Amino acid sequence: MIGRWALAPAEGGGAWLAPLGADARPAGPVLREPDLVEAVRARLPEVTRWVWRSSAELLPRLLAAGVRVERCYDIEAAELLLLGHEGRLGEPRSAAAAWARLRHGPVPPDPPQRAAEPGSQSSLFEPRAGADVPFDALLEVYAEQQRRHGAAEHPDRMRLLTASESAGMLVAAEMHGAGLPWRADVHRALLDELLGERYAGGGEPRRLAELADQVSEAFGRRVRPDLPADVVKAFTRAGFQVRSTRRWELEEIDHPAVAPLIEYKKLYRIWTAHGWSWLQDWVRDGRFRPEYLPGGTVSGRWTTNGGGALQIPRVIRGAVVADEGWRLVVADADQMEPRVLAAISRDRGLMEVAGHDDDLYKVLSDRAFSGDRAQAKLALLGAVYGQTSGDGLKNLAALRRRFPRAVEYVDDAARAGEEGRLVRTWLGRTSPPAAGSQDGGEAGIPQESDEVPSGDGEFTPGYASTNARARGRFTRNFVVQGSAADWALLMLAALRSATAGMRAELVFFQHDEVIVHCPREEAADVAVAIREAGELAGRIAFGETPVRFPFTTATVERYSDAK
DNA sequence: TAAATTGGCGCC
DNA sequence: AAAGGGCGCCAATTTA
Repeated sequence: MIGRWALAPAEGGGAWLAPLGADARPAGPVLREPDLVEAVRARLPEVTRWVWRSSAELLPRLLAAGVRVERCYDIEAAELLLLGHEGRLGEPRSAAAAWARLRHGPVPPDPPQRAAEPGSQSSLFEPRAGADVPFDALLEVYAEQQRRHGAAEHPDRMRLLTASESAGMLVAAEMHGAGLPWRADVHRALLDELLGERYAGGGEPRRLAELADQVSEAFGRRVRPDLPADVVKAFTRAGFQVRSTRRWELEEIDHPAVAPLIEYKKLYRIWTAHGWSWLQDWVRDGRFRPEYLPGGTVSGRWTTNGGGALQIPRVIRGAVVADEGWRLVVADADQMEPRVLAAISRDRGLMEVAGHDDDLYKVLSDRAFSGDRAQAKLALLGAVYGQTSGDGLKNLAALRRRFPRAVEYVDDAARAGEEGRLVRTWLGRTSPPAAGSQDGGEAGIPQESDEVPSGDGEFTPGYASTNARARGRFTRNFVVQGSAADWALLMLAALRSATAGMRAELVFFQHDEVIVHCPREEAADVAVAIREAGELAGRIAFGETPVRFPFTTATVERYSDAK
């Protein structure tokens, strides 16, 4: 059975195609057909995976024509992951570059990424000059990539990683196409309520102007609350030494300007980041369509380009409203990161704690923190984030006693980072080389020695430098955050398959949370599909494990009603 | 004048 | 409660 075909666009809307054999090489003649979309459509039943240079290049045409492929393999996404695994992150990842490396020719740099334009198709959906290669070269690059999977530390996991990253590309493009249902009228009503009406001429809205006046009044002189330097100066004059105007620092001060200042900052943020101009720029025809970038962060978390889609403030979420007769199924993975830590470290105690659907922090605190859930959560997150002070650190000892392998797992990752070594997620996504290391950073920039005291007052002989410790915190977090992203990607892929036969659409994804927009009658099935996708992702990623991956789901009409 | 950096805060 | 990981975005400020 040949279920795998390579595909590339040809001139005039046509396509190059070739069936691929088990050796990843053409199993038949290369075909040239006049219409790419029809070439794909005609083969939908038989082709289970399309191998192509770039999903961003092909998916818009296919989606616009209503063609939904089952699976794909994105050569340039895979190239980035393979380069990273090989410790060569930073080398160009285009197919043209990969081909040049194969031929030992001059390697072209990657074309620059453009920022997304509001309301338009995503910038990814424009052809990227200089990244393309002839079809036969593309086939060579693909075959070589398959060989490189075999050379990975865990070949099967690496195959899973590139496959799921490719699935993520499909989900991302489809979510962009579907869009998050967004009621501009509700958004405007929220803004009016929070910020007051706008003044003609584009100045700050009434509520902000009032708060700015209150701040000035409290200081007895004109102070602009949006200028940190101005605010610091004003507090200094008033006899309060502040190093910054960060909220937690201001909250320590007993001064009448503090309350209106904090309120101003909060509302100012809403106004500038998700106010009227955001609405104008990003919402069209009742949909918010951000451009999602799978693998946008080194750890594998997604980013978005334009619209700040992963930072939608809670107070604005009331504007996300399902269509008439439809619902939003909002699903949150419960305590995703500690569960993933249990699965990857195989710590017996933590696996046992994570082997229930119940609130993990509650179970943890009952076992090891005498019922104090907050303490338990703090200790665990502190271990994962590399906390250096505070209660989390204090409780680290208790955590280490109960869950030695879990703590060792992140400690090992931290040590690797401090020593300049690379770490990997469970599926093999690899941390970037430390800045300035051998060939990973900018050539010629001397690296601070890890053994040199850095004058931060905490240096102890034998300890790593400030930079090395920062690097250790990064790699410590990387293995957990990144492995959680591995799981989330598999979950998304499974959910996409499960909802393929429904009218339901995936419309939002944010690290450990997914929103599906569906007819009311489908909501219950969608909720089940999400839970099953979570468990399936756990089994596929981590094999046999007692760790459970439950979701909290809510079927709502408004996003803000979900929690 | 434009690009890069900084401070601050939103989300996970 | 304290301020430790990952991002994007905005406005202001600094640098080229």
